[in-house]
Amino acid sequence: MSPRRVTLVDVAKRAAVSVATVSRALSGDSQISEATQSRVRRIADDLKYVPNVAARSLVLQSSATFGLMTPDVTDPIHAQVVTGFQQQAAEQGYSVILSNGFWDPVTERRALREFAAHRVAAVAVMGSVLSQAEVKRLLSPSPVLFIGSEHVPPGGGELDMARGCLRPDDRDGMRQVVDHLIQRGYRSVAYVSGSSGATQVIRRDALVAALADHGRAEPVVFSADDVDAGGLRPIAARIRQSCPDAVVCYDDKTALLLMDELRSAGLTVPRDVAVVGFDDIPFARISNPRLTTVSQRADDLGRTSVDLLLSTIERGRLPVSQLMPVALVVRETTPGPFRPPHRKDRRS
Amino acid sequence: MSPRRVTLVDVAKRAAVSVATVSRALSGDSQISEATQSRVRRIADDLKYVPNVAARSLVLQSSATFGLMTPDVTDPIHAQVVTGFQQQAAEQGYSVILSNGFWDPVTERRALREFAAHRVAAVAVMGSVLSQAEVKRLLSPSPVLFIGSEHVPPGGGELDMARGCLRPDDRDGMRQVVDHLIQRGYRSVAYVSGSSGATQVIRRDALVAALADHGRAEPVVFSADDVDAGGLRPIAARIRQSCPDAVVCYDDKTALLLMDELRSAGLTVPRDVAVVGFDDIPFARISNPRLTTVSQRADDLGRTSVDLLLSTIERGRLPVSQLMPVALVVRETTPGPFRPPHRKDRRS
DNA sequence: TGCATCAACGCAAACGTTTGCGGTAGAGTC
DNA sequence: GACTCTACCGCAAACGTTTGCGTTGATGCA
Repeated sequence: MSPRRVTLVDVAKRAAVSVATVSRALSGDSQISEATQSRVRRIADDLKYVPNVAARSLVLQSSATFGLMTPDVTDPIHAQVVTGFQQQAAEQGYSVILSNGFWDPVTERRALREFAAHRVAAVAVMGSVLSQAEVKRLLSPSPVLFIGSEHVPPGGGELDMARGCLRPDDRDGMRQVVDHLIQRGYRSVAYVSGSSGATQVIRRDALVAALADHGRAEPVVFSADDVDAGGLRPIAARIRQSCPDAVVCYDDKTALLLMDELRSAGLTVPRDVAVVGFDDIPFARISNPRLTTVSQRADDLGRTSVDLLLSTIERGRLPVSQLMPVALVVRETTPGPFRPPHRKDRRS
Repeated sequence: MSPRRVTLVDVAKRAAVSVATVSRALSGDSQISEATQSRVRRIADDLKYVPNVAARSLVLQSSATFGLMTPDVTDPIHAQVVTGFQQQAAEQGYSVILSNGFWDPVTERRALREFAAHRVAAVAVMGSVLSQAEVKRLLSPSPVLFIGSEHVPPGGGELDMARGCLRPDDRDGMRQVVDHLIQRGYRSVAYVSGSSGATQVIRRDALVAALADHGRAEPVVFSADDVDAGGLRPIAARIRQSCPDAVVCYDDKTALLLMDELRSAGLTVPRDVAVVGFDDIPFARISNPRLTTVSQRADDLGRTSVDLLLSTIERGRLPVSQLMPVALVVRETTPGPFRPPHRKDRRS
């Protein structure tokens, strides 16, 4: 069926040189004369020679491949990171094997073992239910970089800095959010998140801290069981009762979903309540009303991850941790508290 | 630095058998006794042996890996297909190498060559500026499956059925849209799309045909230069002038983006104009107003692609083409034309 | 005892690269 | 003409698997 693919031997025969020479010529080795180099290259092109990475990585003991595990590419913020990561990797001559972990330990372990089997040069993990230790153990000796705040040990604060973690500056983001909210005159704020994951806790703590810095009270905290499956509905109802001025969500997806539920509950944003997100996914820009949120340049995050991994590989050091800058984007969901002419009726 | 990874030889030594036996034992070969099989397996586990896929694919002449090229995973519909694809592939023991083509010929060719270098078992392409012929040539002899309508030759209609293409039933989708629109009493309809790509043309033709079936006139067609970069703004303005009852967009992203521009232009959906999308991305469900659209089960599309590829590999046949069923989801953007009590004023 | 049979396992080749080291031919030097 | 030197290039080992075929020892049967 398949007419056998063309190998170095074929090129060597055709060029009347040895395979060693062909290999060196194609890699631009200076101990091969310019003349033979170009001749070999031409012949390789003619024959449509494509190197076999399996053979190469067998002798090199590592492949020009990154493993990338994300909880779910369907999440827009993850998709952006993945895109940036893949793009930068490609530019540096690396392939990327993608796996979705789905927050399932079995799936995740399988994915990581898969990476190990491929002898990937390095791997990036964007969220996992496994412990950092287990992840590293499964992947050892490949370097691992944790992308995003999902891996910061609870309460650990900034202590993860030595562990190889690249994440947005949640603390600064929340500070900007609170500054903005206060400057616009909002008083009571609530916090809405899902029920699992470290990011939600980190951002909550950051919000609490930022509020405290301004001498404000702690926010009311709502956490939904399953955000994607209507878990925000009861929360919308409770928001309707407790009437906070503003609710900041742990990410844009939650914010957008919540806005939908608020609408169903008869509240209109931002008249009845302000909403703030985090991430600045593409749809935050065109939601109705358009969402005020914290932009974290997710594609840059992906690209920077590759750079970090690359320098780790080349210089043989452990991956260093790093915080990505973040910026508030003010849009329509936080115009300042609504002051109606005569009455303040929230029950539409 | 790295203490050399454990190989079959290590396991063999420890188990006091040959590498051949270890290999066979781990693969469950029946010519190895049950006793040694379990013993070898235990030792392999103890030693944390991880097979080297490079060595394996070198002798097997193909790796348990799929190549998946998408124009841009950032697009929600693509992300869904990718997720389904990766998930199903993993369940069948395959890895997937992901590449973004970005509609750039150079990037795309590099991605495909990368797949070829990896000796992938098969590849799926979700959109490309390259010709089908070139794609297949670059990948030969690996089977290629084209996912989505992006590869149907212009005007080719259903003639691509022999070429290995899995795509949603655009024609039926548009038929359902038109049925619904007419049943709700809409009369004049417009069509909005971007400026490049085959899907836009296919769906336009499908819309035209469906309208013709009902004896309706051709829709007014608007196509934007760069949908993502404000290209829809002038189109929103022209819609404001020409006042169609309903505008159907070639996909949800365009629809959502257009709704945003319509809002900026002072039109309110669906009072001033109805909007219909295509794809049913997650955000269509929670847009404000919620978008009427055609659902195409994108994750199933990805999963089915893997199944198709797998049967192609195993049975050695060419990939067959297939049409995925599609279903209209009626939401809030098409309630029927607005009949105001006394006047019909569209200029807010 | 002699022979065939059979289960269980080992030998070694092959897959396509990379690379250290050795070889060769031509030019230059005395 | 013998020598060294340099520029180019070839030999062959090694990377970790898989698998066809050969080998071994035990068992069955006459």
